[in-house]
Amino acid sequence: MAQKPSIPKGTRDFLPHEMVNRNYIFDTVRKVFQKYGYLPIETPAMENLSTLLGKYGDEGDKLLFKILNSGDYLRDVNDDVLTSRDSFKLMSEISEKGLRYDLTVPFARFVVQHQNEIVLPFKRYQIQPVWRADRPQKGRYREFFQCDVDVVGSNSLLNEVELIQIVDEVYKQLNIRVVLKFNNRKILSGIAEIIGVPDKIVDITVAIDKLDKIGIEKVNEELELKGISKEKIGKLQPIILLSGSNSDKIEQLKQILAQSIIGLRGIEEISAIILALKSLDIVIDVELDLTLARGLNYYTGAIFEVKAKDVEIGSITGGGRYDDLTGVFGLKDVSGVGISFGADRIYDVMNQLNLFPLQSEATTKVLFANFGEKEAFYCLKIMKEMRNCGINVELYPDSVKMKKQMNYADKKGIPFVVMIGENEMIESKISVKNMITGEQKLVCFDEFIDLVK
RNA sequence: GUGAAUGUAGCUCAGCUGGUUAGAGCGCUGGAUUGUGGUUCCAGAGGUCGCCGGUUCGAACCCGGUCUUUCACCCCA
Repeated sequence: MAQKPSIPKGTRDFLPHEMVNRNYIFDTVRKVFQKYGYLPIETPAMENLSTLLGKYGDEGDKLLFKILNSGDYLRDVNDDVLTSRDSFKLMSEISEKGLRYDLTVPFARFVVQHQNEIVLPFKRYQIQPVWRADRPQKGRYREFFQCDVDVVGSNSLLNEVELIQIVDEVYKQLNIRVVLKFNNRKILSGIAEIIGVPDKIVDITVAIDKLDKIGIEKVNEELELKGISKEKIGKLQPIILLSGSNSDKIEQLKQILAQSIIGLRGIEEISAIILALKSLDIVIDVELDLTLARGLNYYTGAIFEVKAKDVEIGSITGGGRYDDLTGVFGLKDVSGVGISFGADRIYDVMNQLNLFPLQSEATTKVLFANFGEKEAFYCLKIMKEMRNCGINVELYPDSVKMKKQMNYADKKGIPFVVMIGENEMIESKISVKNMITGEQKLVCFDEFIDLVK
């Protein structure tokens, strides 16, 4: 046997039945996005590396897929660089493009580039694949689809509220039980300010995040390991152990952060959001979680993350507010807030929980059996009329045994098979077999249309 | 990037302490049924046991390397 073909690590093919379900997810989020007034855009799969590099931290730079320059790309590289064995240096010489890592950074670039063609506040949605050179594992792929909704050019917290409504509606429609965890970067900054370690906020949140897994003592050990003094760890304890309802937590935080202006601003923001949500009948759980520290590279205000309650798979949606989204591309003071639905993880969740509605893969309603050239031409005329009536029909392309043609219809889930042989042609009738009941009838064209419609 | 596990027919897997010709179920092809699928019965095709090397009289099985897939950590959707 020939060498088996394969596809790159972390990528996947999708069979028709999988695509039916994937499209169900895409269609659902798209419809919800549109309901709230978002418009679609697309950006290229590849961006200039200068657009991508430095936006996701050192870790992110490593996970970028780089594209080799075309042609004889080594010709003009100077020998020092070639022999230096410095991948980073060489990379900038031989690669100037990369595959996009997310949809947010390309979107920021897009906004700057097309600022005169769009109206602010600009609400857009974007459903496209992104690529990360991560090591694949459960729920993690190297090529996956994100469904982003963002609004740029508005500071209003109503946008955050709207995004939460969207999350609520999407998961309500998909029938997935989720919890939306949120936090605010300003509160995290406030905490760091109070403790007196403004540069350690990432370490602190990462450590606190492990509370459930490893317990308070290990968390404190880890904090100490990160170079935070015992005294400061002591100050952190009430924050780590914060519990109760969202409003309980907010009350306690107000006390703790009383001396931090930025911290209090964060509290005001989340209080305003929670207040607005109260009157909106949000179904999903919304929970303030101080250990949420995702994407600290650019988030400045709200941070969101959604987890499925019934499947262990990491977050299926995430996002937040970035006050200076477009700043790196030269457009100052444009704030953005957005979230991203991870379609592939949502698929995995729904698949595991059997949440996909029964949808027929078959787009064909009627298969016309092929009895030979003469009969086939006769069928084509009938089929044309049916297609004009909006009925999906197909003719078996080869004049082979009935068994084979029936089998094809069965496997494809086609509900009706039409057989028109010599007798039917003479009588101007049609033999229709219902593949579900097994019942077969000899009828005239009008009856047939009624039967099949 | 770090640490583990895995790889046998198209698919899911069995294969004893190393022993001749590597098996099953499902699927596939053909037939029972030349105008009838999904059920049943009969027959058949299909494998350089991931790849390379080593140990051995002898390797699917033991050893080394390599690749693949999966899982955990880091990070993330």
